[in-house]
Amino acid sequence: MQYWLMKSEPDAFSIDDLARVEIEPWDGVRNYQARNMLRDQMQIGDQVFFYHSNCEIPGIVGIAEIATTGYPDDTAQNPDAKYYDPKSTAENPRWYRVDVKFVRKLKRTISLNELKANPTLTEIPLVRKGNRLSVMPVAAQHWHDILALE
DNA sequence: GCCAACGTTGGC
DNA sequence: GCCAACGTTGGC
Repeated sequence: MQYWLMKSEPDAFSIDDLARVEIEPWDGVRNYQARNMLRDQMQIGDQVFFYHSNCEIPGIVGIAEIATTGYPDDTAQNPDAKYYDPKSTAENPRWYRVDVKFVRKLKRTISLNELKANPTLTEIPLVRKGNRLSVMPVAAQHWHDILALE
């Protein structure tokens, strides 16, 4: 079992949205590094920190879990979709997604500021300068360290 | 809204 | 294969 962190802009899709729909296909990822994790590494039952980005208080707001392994993101083949990619075809899909299932909200937001300030967490990709990946792995130890802050 | 830090694209 | 130009992310 592995741990992950996935970013979402709450204006577009928040933890409350996930709580309401229960399961959501995590589509629209158009970055190869993130794609490889979705396609090759995620397993059903993996635990996910749900992170709010681009908002007043960026931070971890909830927990989700991976509900499917990676499968083709066919929104890439829809010309009307926001993340349409004409180079992705049904025969040779370029982009993948997984389904993500709501587990629970955290009792409070563990803010990015707080994560940055924590000396045991200086290694996590999230707090490193300039890291814009929307999906990233979290080491088991860091998962527990972060949850202990809740 | 600004802008630093990236990733991608495409000319050469 | 290099690299400048461009687009995007996301904190602030």
